[in-house]
Amino acid sequence: MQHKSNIVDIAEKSGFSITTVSRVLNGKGDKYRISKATQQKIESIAEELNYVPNEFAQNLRTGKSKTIALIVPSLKNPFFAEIASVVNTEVRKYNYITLIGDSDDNIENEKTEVMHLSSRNLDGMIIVPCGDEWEHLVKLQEKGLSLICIDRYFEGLDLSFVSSDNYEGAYSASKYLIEHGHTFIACIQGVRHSTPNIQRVKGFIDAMVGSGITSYTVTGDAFSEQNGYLETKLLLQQKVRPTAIFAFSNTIAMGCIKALKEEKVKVPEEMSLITFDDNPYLDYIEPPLTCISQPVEDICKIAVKILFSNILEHDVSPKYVLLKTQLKVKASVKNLDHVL
Amino acid sequence: MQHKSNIVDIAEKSGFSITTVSRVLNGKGDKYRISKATQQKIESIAEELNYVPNEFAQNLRTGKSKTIALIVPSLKNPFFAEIASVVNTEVRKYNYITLIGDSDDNIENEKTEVMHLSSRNLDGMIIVPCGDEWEHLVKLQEKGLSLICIDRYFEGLDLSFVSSDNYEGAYSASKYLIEHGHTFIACIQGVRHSTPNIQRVKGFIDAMVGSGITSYTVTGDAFSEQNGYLETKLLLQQKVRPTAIFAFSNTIAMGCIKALKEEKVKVPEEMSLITFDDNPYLDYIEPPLTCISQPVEDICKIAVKILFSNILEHDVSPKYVLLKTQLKVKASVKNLDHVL
DNA sequence: TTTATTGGAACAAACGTTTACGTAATAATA
DNA sequence: TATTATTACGTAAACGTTTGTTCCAATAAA
Repeated sequence: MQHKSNIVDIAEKSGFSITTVSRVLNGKGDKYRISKATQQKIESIAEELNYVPNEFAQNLRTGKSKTIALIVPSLKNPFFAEIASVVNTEVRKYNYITLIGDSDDNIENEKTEVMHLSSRNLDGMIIVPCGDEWEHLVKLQEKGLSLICIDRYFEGLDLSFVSSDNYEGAYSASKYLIEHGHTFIACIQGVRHSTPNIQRVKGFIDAMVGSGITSYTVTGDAFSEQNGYLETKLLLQQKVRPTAIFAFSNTIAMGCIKALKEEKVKVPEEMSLITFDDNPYLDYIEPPLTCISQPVEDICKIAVKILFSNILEHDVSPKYVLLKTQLKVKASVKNLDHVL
Repeated sequence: MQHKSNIVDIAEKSGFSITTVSRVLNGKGDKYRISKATQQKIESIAEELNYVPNEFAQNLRTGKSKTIALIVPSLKNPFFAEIASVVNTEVRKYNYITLIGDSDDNIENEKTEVMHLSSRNLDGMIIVPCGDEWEHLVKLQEKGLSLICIDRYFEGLDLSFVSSDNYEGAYSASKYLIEHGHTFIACIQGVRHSTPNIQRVKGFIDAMVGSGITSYTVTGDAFSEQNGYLETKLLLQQKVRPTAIFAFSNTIAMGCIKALKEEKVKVPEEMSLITFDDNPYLDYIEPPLTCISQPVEDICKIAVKILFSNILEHDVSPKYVLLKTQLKVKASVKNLDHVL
């Protein structure tokens, strides 16, 4: 392993001081009136010696790590995997790096991850919180860390977030079911006290009530496949079955499908299904699932932008952004009006 | 933002020297015969001051970053997302952190990512290479970086790898098709000169030849959905269609399904399909796809283990590990023998 | 001639650790 | 008693940067 060159080597070889070398290599040559000749000489020597700055020394000196953290509930969930992917590439554009943490949708893990990652002198953090607690996040922010929530968030705090307009998304999905003649609809929700979930429930109920529909149910308590599975199983036990299920996440929808298959209930003939979240695999399911698609890419891009305006320009005023969702009609909802 | 405490603060408050504080906090108290009383005092003060070590100073001093990088072709692919997830948690157990890079299955991106990440003084790297080139990886290793390939790898190099036994996997999948009466089988391959692909082709052909089957084809050139789609489209154009398709990855299989749906070819009635890679969504596709499941979790765990035996114990002898795959029979292969 | 100004560059401290090498006091041994 | 070992801890350099301050020479202005 050959000697890794540093600015001292370059200083010696060029005959200039460490200071001058550092300034040139940081692009501050002109600012400090270093002559063009000197700049070129130093740059060519740096090139020649294959100089790579030691980020630790830089970070130690400047206190900036050029690192942000992203914490998601589960990398295995394609929805969050996409978030990770987009955030990663967006952050790279600023020449920063992303540390990814996985909370497994568990608040204790989330806290541990937050602690562990923030020991790395983060410049910022993007988090999809479990949805249960926010004190540890507020504390982090009070310590001076730039922080923003995506997808899941909290209301009434000075904590920026970017998410989908969950109310509107749920409302339009519900409306769609109603317009297709469904009058007994069950929705299977996720983490109950999480803001997106609350909004979705509100959207759902408002659509029901607004259309004068009284027979609806809201069950479930986790954005998990298991929750979708269990609740669907239970729904199918009822004497009077709903004609449609509204799953509040793709994972929940997977659980629904599993249960429906087991019980040999055909979609959409015997049960309609609509879900929040889009993902490529949804097209390959039979039938392709009609869904509320979230603008994941935009959410991430905007979040990164806000984060960096906070980090770089110290714009700390909290931003609350909700983006429109999109109803993607595929083939899992039956039109009951045409039946008879 | 309150002052972040450091060991100097602790030293002052406790009355002991920086050295002693450092030693205690590094768990070297006993080694350096620091009295229990002192240790406890220092530890409690550290606790009280909410001390978090500055990793940059540590890293600068020790030259170790406690950081490894993972480069995958695409985080959006659930197969690699799972790898990322497992590697991440395994690495965390060593108190190291994982930097994740995405090459988008493009060798130029891969090289850029490798360069960019290695400027962070990595202690090690785990990579799923694009499969095209290996010079840049060998160079990295020669510079002293601990490096290991997973999933895709190169033969004949001093470069450790952990992967599935692709030959055996492809062989057993092919055998399975043959045993179910298929005599005209098409396989859609991935990146041609990548070792796993070569092994899979070999396994496929050996199974064909070994069973005296002469009508088979091998087409395709990428582990992508598009490749699967296009090649399937082409296959369906042929006067004599194969009775089964063997897709060399889950992405390819998705493309196959898309094309088969478009052409209204029923699986498995009119076309059997078997694929490499398992993933949860495969169960929800209609019909559930029979597949060759790779032991992703084990691959990652072993890779991390080898990597750390390299980093921590300087065991640099290259390790070549191939793990057995598993045929998961679901419902996408028709038994032709029972037809008549 | 004296005083400013400016271009070009260097000095030296600081960031928060780790660690090779002490040292002083006491205990054990010869 | 003199020597050595052991216990318990400290000194100070080093890691590779960045940066506020200073310096010097040359030129311009007064």
